Amino acid sequence: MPELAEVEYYRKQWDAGIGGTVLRVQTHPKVRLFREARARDVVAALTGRQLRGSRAHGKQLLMEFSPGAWLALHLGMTGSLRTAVAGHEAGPHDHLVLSLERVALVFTDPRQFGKIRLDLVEGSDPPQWWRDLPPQPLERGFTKEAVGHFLKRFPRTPLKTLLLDQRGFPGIGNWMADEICWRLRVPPQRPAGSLDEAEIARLWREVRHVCRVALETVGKDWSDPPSHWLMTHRWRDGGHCPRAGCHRPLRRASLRGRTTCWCPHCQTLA
DNA sequence: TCCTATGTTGTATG
DNA sequence: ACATACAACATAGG
Repeated sequence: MPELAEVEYYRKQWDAGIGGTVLRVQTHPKVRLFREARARDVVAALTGRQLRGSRAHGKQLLMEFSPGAWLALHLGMTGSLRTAVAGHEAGPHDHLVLSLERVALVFTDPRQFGKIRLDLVEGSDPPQWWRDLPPQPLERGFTKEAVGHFLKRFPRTPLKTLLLDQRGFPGIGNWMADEICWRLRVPPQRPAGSLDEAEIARLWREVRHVCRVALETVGKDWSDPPSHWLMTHRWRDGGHCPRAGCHRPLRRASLRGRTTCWCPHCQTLA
């Protein structure tokens, strides 16, 4: 499920454990989720450590434990974070459970497309790979120029597909990419290299707008984005374009392997 | 039974 | 080396 705003919502779920000490770590060591960090290393590294805080970057999460232990989580397609009562016993898809004094922090992921990574570093800075991540849409480094450059680097890739590329648009996922194309009135199939300067400027604005509003709704309290957004109409066949004065049927098709929804009437800028 | 699912990644091809 | 395209990963639900 998770894209930018859902990831941010899940991140905050574990805030309930900040300041607590990890008394017990439960894992499912054999599962795919531990393909990068061995479960026993995670257990050894986190037991007895204190949760200091967390940060998010796009779809990535980084939990800081003192001293110098950083637990990176990616939620994949079906991952989620929640809290449970202290003493919670791991269920079938609870692949990581950190039991603190007053609460248990649970990472659940049925499909296991998510990822767990552990970094033990000197000093108080996050690991280098985290500092090297590309600028997020709401950060200063995310400029019109950077967007234009990225589009020209992959000129034949459909715009919607390129919006899913985390190297250029960290945090954007399937529904946000469709939302952005819809707001731009550009068909999702349009080659990224065909956008002119004015369209790139509008794209930059819409990317940031969708991120900002998603964080203020879904990311804040899991509330729905505005009902006039495409997002709330795109899931099933038979949806209609929410744009005032349109309300024509939406179309759904697979684009580069991802379900894509658009309004053939509104999204005609070629 | 078959199809779909809000994500990445390895691999093949040009 | 780089851009492009797709299968694979594992599980649940309609």
